[in-house]
Amino acid sequence: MNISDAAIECGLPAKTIRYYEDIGLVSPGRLANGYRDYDEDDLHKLRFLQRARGLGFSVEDCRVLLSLYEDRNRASADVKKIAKTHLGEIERKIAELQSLRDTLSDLVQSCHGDDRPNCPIINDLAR
Amino acid sequence: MNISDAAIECGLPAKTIRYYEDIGLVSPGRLANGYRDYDEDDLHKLRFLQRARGLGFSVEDCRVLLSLYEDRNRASADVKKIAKTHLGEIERKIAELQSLRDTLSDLVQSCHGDDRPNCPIINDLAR
DNA sequence: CATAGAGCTTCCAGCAACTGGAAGGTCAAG
DNA sequence: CTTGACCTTCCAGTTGCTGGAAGCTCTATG
Repeated sequence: MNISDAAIECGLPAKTIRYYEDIGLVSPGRLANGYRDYDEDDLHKLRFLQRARGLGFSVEDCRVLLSLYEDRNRASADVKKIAKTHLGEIERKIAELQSLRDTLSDLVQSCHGDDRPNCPIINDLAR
Repeated sequence: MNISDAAIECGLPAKTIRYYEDIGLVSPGRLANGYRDYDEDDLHKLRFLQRARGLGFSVEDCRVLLSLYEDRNRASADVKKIAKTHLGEIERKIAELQSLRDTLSDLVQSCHGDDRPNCPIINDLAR
């Protein structure tokens, strides 16, 4: 299967698939003409990556997860650890954004938003 | 005032302050020896940037906000619009992360995390 | 006055994770 | 045989810094 069909199959842009090959994540075979040729195994990995990236795992996390995916002797603890760490990061990020949102929301509420220059948002930034 | 004192004053690393000059945000005067020389006006702008960045505004937003800050004839509506847009982005991001968190949290909960290979997290990614 | 060390300068490279585009080879259809 | 849609590689750009090298300047000390 060529790259554009693989792209449709796994839901990743062809550019991204080539990039994943560049960084050693999924290396398909090649046809005589030099074209990439994806088999089912490659497609599984690409779909796996698409989902893991969709869950916000970093590419480096994905690399490890992919190797665990392929490791029939993996310990589920290893997978869980990565996921828990990632979950913690997401939770921290949420808290940070919520705090930003609260501040910003107050500021936006307090600004008249008319054609006069007085602006609590600017005042706050300049405080 | 030299750059390292300015850095202490505004809470930004010297590297960042130089970067902001590179991209045309705050350009201090120069002493005869070529050293940057920050006056109160520069410091105000740097503090403004530090706060605006801290609220998550992009550097390009900051550029506009800074020009509004300096514009005595600004319309507060212009400021409010930028802030509202940013607020919307933050809210979208929060929603996205919350959805990720929920999914990931379920997966983590369901994984035994022992030394056996069976792992609902991997199963989900490979589904 | 010489020198050591801190601080300043510029410039270049790299991070994450792609994305866009140029230049050129290949293939299927008409 | 040509057209157009593929494919290939490679290079540059994105965001917002950050680290480091090479080299100049200033200050304090012996």
